[in-house]
Amino acid sequence: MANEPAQFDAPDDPACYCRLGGVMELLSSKYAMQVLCIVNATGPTRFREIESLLGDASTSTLSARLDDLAAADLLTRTQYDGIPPRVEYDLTDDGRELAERLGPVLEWVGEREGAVGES
Amino acid sequence: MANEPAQFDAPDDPACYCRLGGVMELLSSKYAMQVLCIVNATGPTRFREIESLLGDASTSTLSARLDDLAAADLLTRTQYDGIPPRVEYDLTDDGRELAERLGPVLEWVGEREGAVGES
DNA sequence: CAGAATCCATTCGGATACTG
DNA sequence: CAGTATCCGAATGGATTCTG
Repeated sequence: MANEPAQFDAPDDPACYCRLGGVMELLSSKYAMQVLCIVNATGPTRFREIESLLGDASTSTLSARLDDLAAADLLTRTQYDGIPPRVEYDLTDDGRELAERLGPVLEWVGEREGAVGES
Repeated sequence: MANEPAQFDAPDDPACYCRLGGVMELLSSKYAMQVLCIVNATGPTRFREIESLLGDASTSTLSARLDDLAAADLLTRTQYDGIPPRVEYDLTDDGRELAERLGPVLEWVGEREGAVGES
């Protein structure tokens, strides 16, 4: 079983991995995939919480990313008026489906980094 | 069961989705994820084949991406001398593991685009 | 065929300062 | 707290040309 080919249901038409439209470019922008997975892990999440988890993202970049993800209907933005202001981001159904598929990718990346970069 | 939370084994520490090092930036560069999935679907693949599947990638960009992926030990590059020259790219074990996790993501993106953008 | 090299427009993302 | 607005340097990716 060590030499069995991949067991997942990959389509045999490789062309399905091309021509994927603007969503791939969105996912390729900085922190996009991380944001989706973070919100999936924490549920409704506030701006500062995401920012502090990412650690090194500037407010302008994170703000842009959240806008992009909301515009793509992957995130919702809910504003609770009051002092102090409070805004929560959550996943749409589409966003959750995507985040669930991204999870294994980021987790694998994290394990690989952790296993290699032990300096 | 429609209201059950995500069933995959997401770690409950959202911080694991941050600090992922350079691999995420590589995946965020243009065509990187597609290339991995294409090669996973087709097996050892030649430069022009990848190029023609992608359709709109310039040779310089694709070349850079293949270099990056090989440098990250996700792809191998095998050169068969002769006329005409022939080079094949294939996945390393790490590359295959990653590609298998990326497959569902790209497939979902493809279905979503196809289902929505029918104009 | 498979690229390397060069040049360049565009974009992206970070820093900073300011608003409600 | 949760951003927006502005500015700017770095990096990216495309077009083109040339090579083995």
